[in-house]
Amino acid sequence: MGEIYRRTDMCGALCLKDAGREVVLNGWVAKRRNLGGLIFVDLRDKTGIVQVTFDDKASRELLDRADSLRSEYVIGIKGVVKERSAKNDRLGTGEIEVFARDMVIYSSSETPPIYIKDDDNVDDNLRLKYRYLDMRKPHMQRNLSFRHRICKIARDYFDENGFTEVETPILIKSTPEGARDYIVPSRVYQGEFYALPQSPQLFKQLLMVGGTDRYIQIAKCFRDEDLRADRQPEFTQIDLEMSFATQDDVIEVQEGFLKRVFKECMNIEIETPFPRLSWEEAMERYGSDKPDIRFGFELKKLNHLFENCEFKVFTDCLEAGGDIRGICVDGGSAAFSRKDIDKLAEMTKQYGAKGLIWIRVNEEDIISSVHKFFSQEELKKIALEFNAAKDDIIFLVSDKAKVTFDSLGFLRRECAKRMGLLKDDEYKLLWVVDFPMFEENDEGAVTATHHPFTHPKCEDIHLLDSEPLKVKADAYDIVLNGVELGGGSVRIHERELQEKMFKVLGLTQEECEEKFGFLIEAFKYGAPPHAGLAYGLDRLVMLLLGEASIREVMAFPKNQNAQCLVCGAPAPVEAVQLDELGIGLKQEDIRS
RNA sequence: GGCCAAGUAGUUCAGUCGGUUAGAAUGCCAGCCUGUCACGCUGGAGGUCGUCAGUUCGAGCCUGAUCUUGGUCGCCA
Repeated sequence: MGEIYRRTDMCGALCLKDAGREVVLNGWVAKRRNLGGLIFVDLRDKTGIVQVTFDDKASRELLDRADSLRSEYVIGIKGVVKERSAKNDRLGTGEIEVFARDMVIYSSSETPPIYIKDDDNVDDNLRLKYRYLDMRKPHMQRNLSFRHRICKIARDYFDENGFTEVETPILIKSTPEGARDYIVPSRVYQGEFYALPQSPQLFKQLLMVGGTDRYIQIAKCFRDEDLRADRQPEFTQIDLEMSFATQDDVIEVQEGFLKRVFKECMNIEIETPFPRLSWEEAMERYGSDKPDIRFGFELKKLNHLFENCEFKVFTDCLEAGGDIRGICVDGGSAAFSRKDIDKLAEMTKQYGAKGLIWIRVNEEDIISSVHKFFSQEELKKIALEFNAAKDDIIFLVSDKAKVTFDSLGFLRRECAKRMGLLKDDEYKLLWVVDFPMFEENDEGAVTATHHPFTHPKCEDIHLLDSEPLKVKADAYDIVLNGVELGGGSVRIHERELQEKMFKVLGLTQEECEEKFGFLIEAFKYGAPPHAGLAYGLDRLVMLLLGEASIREVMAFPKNQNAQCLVCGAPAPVEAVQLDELGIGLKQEDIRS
């Protein structure tokens, strides 16, 4: 083992004030420029890059070694900081350079398979395979340290507010509601399995019963579902629970937290309290339970205009109990060509919309894809409903309520995006509250919108038996620019109410006992009223950094097929290991 | 599982109507170069055009299948 230079400074931290100082730096060679007898090396560490200069005051031997440097060699430098004669204002340390007196080469490097530069555009899988190279990029280092800062603020802030960080178990029991569980076989009890937690939900509620009063955890969670740009199978929540707390209490504490995150991480003062929208209002106005309120284009229900119209598509839809809703995109007629509109119509199809009707408002007349069925008078009436002006375009969708919400909700955002209205330095936070307690799934069964531990609104409890779909819940989501940052609820702490909930959801006594018996049991012994919330940490970081993918804010994310390209997981295991677990595999199931 | 897009040099891409030896940039290697910072100049190496099959005198290009990847819908209590 050779000598390791004892570092005095970080590369990116050096500035004009340091001129004249002797410094010792360690880092990677980002770039070597040999001008013949004068060699520059850009030295990189996690804080940035500084130029190291080897000139004729260095020995021949040192110059030769400097000449032998290649990209990504790991070196140490002893040298003197000097003000530059030719400054580089594109480099943070561009006012100075370090004249090398001595150098140690710790490691050489083969030519890296990817460029280590922020503005490159390398295939995602190469980046993930060589993540340890990819993360040398300044923006990856920035993202990781930004993520760390948010975690630190969370720990500090919640600590100051009386929260205790508690770790909950990773090996738990499978409760196959909601997302698929990751399953871990037990060796000791063959044929039995642990599951990895989808969230610490039940355990944090037990912590409340256990008198922890206020709990926080930066918790790894696991869901075996398909991936998306903002969804990974293993992700991190900032998970919280408070005893003796109402919805307002939780919201107040969280607004304080987010205010601090924005102040300390973004240097932005955000106004509290955040606006609150009921779920119903969010859906009616924005077609989404996580609305982006940075722009308008609000939805309107137009059933009343079309009850006696000539257009069979509309009348049939209304008779079938569907709705006709629309949005008016200000300036959209001027912004979108016929081709653009066709594209938009095509895109709304994935949300179930069978067709997209457009109405262009011009100076004199109104042009529409359904002009055959409507007079100018009638079209003007529609335009009036939206207060539409020249150059605006109105889009209409008729279908089941859900389809109109989904497709128009998508459309308003897509139009805003195409018109450049989504400014990434604008942050609009809001709470969506009063979620419905239950939803009906395709088979007509009643399922919990949030989860079965959510407290129904007290005034709706009497509807649980008769009209469960009308019951609203004390559940709330925090939404930022159209992204759900987190969600939570007041929990049920009454054993009888919890049992009733399970019953409404169609769980038998045995199933309840089997799945959640331990929680019901705990509620027998004095459960405090409690409420909580969990943030998707990855999404929060991603949004604040303006990253398009959750992978940019995780050190070692999985690719879309849930593989870890760094280590090669998932992978087969030795037959011996399976034997120990009592697991046999069907040959045809094995991926070759 | 459905839909959309992509796959050509280490990397990012171009490749016209199916036609000579598949190009560029960057990176890499060698030489020259004392103020560069995307250093410059000269030269060089580097290709299973994802894979398989088909059409054709001839396929990077057309057809089919398949694999891989990204995005998305379903899914994500």
